[in-house]
Amino acid sequence: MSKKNEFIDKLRSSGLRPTKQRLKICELLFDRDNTFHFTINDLAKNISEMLNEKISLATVYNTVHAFKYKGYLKEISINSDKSYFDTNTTNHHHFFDEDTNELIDCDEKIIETPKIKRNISGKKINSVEVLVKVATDNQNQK
Amino acid sequence: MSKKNEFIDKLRSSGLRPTKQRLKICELLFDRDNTFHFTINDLAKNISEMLNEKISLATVYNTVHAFKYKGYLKEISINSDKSYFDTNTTNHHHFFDEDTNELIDCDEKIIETPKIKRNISGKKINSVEVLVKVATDNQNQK
DNA sequence: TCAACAGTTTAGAATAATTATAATGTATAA
DNA sequence: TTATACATTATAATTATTCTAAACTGTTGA
Repeated sequence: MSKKNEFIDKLRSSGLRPTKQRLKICELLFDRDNTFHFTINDLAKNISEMLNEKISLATVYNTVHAFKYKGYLKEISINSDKSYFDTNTTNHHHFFDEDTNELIDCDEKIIETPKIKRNISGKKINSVEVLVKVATDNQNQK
Repeated sequence: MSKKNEFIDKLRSSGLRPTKQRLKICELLFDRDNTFHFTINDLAKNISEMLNEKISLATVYNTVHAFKYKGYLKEISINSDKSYFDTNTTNHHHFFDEDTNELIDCDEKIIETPKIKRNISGKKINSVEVLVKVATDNQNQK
């Protein structure tokens, strides 16, 4: 299947029509060798540069949230001032570098997924995520 | 030492003068049998009710952040729309109930702190936190 | 082909959390 | 007690996000 058809499928299965703007979003998010992290603002800026015309923030928010809902993207909360999204939707964990605000993926080879010995009764576990905050040695924690 | 003197100490060691407003914040946060979670807004509302007069949000923000910086409070990010703070500053983890938006403490007896097999070079680990998101069985993940 | 409709995009307004500002008030050290 | 440095407050500013309403576009069916 061509890349473009993949994108159209992703959009359709997320309940969205394939439009020029949305296909551009797909291209930026999914036409890559490696997964990556982004904020809505980053993404909107990149798209605007690629298209050489502005894309509305609302469109980016709507599309990203539809993908998140469908499971094509994960949202990660590190601090309250903004949301990060991750194109890596497999079970994995993160380092967060407090010096640079950089978010670094790491899989279970580096951080084992912890065992949950007892769960809240009547509830299903949706995700188990480990966040390791690091900073240079001579600094205090943010 | 009296409770009040404890509070004064906490404030002074955080670089803050003990004032009426700040002592009230201390009373609400630290004069309890059990730890708890709160948002800035909750806290400001509670203080206003207790004092029977309004406290400025700026004061609450400043004081809470000073306590956080000093390590008397922990900040927890679950979702991007607001910050939760935790008066439990020991190493522990959380369940987050996506049905009710409730945050539930749990210690290492329930969730083991995972081992970090390899760290980012030149960096110090400031914290290792596990967040388990749960919801009722018949619902999808938020 | 083309009209009609449902769904899209967009700019800009609205909202909400947080931070900054500047005037007034208060704890503290001398 | 008084001068000074720090606090509090109301309000404005900022930033992320969501909402709205008008203009636009792809698709369907006559």
